[in-house]
Amino acid sequence: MEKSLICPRFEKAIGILSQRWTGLIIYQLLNGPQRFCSIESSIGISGKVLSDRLKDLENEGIVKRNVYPETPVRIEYSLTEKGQAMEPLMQEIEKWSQTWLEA
Amino acid sequence: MEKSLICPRFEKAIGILSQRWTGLIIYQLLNGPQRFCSIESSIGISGKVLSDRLKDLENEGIVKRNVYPETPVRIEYSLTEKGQAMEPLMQEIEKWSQTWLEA
DNA sequence: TTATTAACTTACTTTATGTAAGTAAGTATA
DNA sequence: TATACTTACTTACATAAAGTAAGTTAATAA
Repeated sequence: MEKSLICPRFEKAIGILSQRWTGLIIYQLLNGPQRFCSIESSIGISGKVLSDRLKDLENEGIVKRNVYPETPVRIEYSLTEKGQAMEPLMQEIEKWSQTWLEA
Repeated sequence: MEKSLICPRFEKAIGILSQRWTGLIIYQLLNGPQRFCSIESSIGISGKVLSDRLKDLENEGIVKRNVYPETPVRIEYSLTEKGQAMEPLMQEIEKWSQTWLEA
């Protein structure tokens, strides 16, 4: 039968969002730059997977890793412009969830 | 450290969307009701996982299963109102992907 | 020299997904 | 009557992804 009439860019975007945790990580970073352990505890992800996801998101150009050589070293993750541009999308998810899901 | 200041409804919505394939299934059904094998071939999902996802989405009230007792029996899956309500959200994903991803 | 701290890694277990073959129900055909 | 046909699933088994907990690294402070 016919295969993928779906726009490959849309498919890619969905692929990013449908990976476990990426949505929550991006949502969390919309509040501003955050450190590894802060993201870890706020969304309940394991360190191993967070490490993987941050690398993926950095490769996608969605997240940026900033190193501050203090003592101890401080590393902050923040959204790039590309990542910030997901805000309206997140707002739509929020809107849908407010309307259609129960508390 | 502090845990989940995130709205549970938002978290649930993200949970649905971040399950592999659900986004594409919903997106596909925005084109109108479709049969099992049609969804299967259009997005390239395995029958087993499609079967699981459709059950989940039915339980969530996002997808409806309609049986037409013809020969052979025809079964169509369509979006409920709750499912249709995801259209703006999908449009935002599309918009983001058009702006920020390369072809 | 030892301790401290955050940011990871690694080894291992559990869960999710993929593959391919098989089953069920309801006809139609030989 | 028996066999085949079609779609919509299931099942058994293999591979990949995610979770857990302990360990490593790097920079400096005590």
